[in-house]
Amino acid sequence: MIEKIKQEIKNEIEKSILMKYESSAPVIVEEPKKASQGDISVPVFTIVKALGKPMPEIVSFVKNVIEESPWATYLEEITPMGGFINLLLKKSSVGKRIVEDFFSEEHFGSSEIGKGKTVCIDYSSPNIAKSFSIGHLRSTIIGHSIGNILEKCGYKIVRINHLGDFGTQFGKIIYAYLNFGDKEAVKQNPVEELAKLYVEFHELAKEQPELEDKAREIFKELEQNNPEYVALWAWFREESLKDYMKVYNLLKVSFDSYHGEAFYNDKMAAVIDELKQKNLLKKDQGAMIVDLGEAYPPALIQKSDGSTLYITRDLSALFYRKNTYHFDKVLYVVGNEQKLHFDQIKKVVDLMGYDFSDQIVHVNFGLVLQDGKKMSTRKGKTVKLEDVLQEAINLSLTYIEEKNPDLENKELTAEKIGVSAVVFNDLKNYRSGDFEFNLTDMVNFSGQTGPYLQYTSVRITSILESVDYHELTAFNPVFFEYDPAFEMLKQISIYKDIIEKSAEEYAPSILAKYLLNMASLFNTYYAKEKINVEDELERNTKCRLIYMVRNVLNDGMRLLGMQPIEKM
RNA sequence: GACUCGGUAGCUCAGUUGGAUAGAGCAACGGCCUUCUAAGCCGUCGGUCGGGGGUUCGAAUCCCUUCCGAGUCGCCA
Repeated sequence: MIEKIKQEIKNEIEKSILMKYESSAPVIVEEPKKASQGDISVPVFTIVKALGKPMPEIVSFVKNVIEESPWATYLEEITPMGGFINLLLKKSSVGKRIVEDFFSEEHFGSSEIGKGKTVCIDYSSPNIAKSFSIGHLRSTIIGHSIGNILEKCGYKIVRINHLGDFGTQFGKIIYAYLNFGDKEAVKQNPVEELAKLYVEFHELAKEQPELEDKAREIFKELEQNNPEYVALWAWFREESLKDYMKVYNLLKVSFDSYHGEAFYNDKMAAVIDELKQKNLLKKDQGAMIVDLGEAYPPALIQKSDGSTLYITRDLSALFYRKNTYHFDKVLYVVGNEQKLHFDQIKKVVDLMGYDFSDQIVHVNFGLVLQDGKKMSTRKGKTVKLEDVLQEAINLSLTYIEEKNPDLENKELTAEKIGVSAVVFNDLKNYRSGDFEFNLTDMVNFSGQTGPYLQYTSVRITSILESVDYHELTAFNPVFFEYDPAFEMLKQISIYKDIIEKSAEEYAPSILAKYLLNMASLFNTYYAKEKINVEDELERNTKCRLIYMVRNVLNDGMRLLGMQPIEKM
């Protein structure tokens, strides 16, 4: 409703300028920074400049246009201040419309910008035989949330876990296992043992560089279906997946496809052939490359021993997805450090003569640093995700024991709060920034955190239950005249716009920041206003308002991949 | 060395199609629980928007330059 009023006023002004001055001028309709400056503001500088007319003339002209427009019925005051024209909304009539809009929609905030379109999202994608790290947590929760948000916008989503289950790393692990692995230990504790072997391999390879060649040799044979290696590969993969499922169950994350890199083993020859046919492949230093010109280093498609590389498999996967799902967009939720890789893929797709490289989006995110540096699996320098989640859950349980020891289902509630805290801590900041790993921050429960949102929602639920609120009771918008109440209504009215913006920018942080603001508005309101009052009409109006707030909070949390609760 | 991304309060970050006095949270300090959950609320303190030029009515935002940090740069993924 608010956005609509802004847009319509903008249209009216643009139209009138065209009619009167027979020329167009850029019109800005925005929200002022200070609440004291009104609800909507129109800076006229741009118009003055474009038309070359004196400021007072334009100010009175624009003011007049707004006064005459049909939307003036929603305006309380129109106040020119310097080069700005500030508008104050009529709180009760605008508030009434916002409430009506909210209850007329089946799923408030849903958008149709993605109707009929399909988006593939490649995310999580842990590397088999390595423990699930914080880095993969980022991909998992960012990807999952973007999927939810796009789904709310009407897109059909294909969630793909592109498992890192192939490549030279398998040569290394198989070599390590066969030469110094302990079968029983691996059976007992598969992922941990395999990760240990991987680290040991790299330590040994420092002294004996020829091991790298051995590993490449083994991988080449694995690629050619050596039965012994394939059996080990399958075993490692299965055990690792079992381990990852624990994390996915905690996070409530699931996928439509678990096709990893190995799935494309028999599909790469076709891509290589096509590249050959199109004369893009050339031999260089024994390997096969695609020359990408001045701007980028060449793409290495095939190693000198004939085995394939990451980009080869990614190209196969790309074409497979295009042909299978007919996507309108394919998102890769992968770290910043792979930017070049995706730039190269797009370039190769262009050179092959396809026109969909602009549908490929690298949804990049920042590194999780330790002591200011990238964590390294090879050196065994990673933090295990499970430990972090468990820490958050434990802390959450401690809080419950302290604050609400009689709560039912304490463990389950603690789990939801703890996991949601970790999820929110990641999503509240724009994804591309690096951040230093800090357990204290991740399990912090006060201020701009997941538990703050949970707590706010629970408070509202508690009130609604205590007054036994029903949606359809009568309300009186006169109670929306109170500023903190109207601020919440304004926020509610832009929920859909926030969702759309988050979707367009693949940025859950926009939604996260919005939810924090909404929760803060409620808590301010709650501290000042008694909701469960004697007067029935007043009580029902207030309940209707906080009911909307609670539903937006819960829906937003759900989109972020958090788990809303009723009590805590 | 080249390219990419970043530098805003002590810390973590919002804010960039150029707009009014640059905003939150944490930390510190001071208040608020006989009344709907204090995981909360209110207040105080805290800023050369990395530095220097430029564009203009107006720059954290755009351009140039420079410093600092991280990442990437053919046989890993």
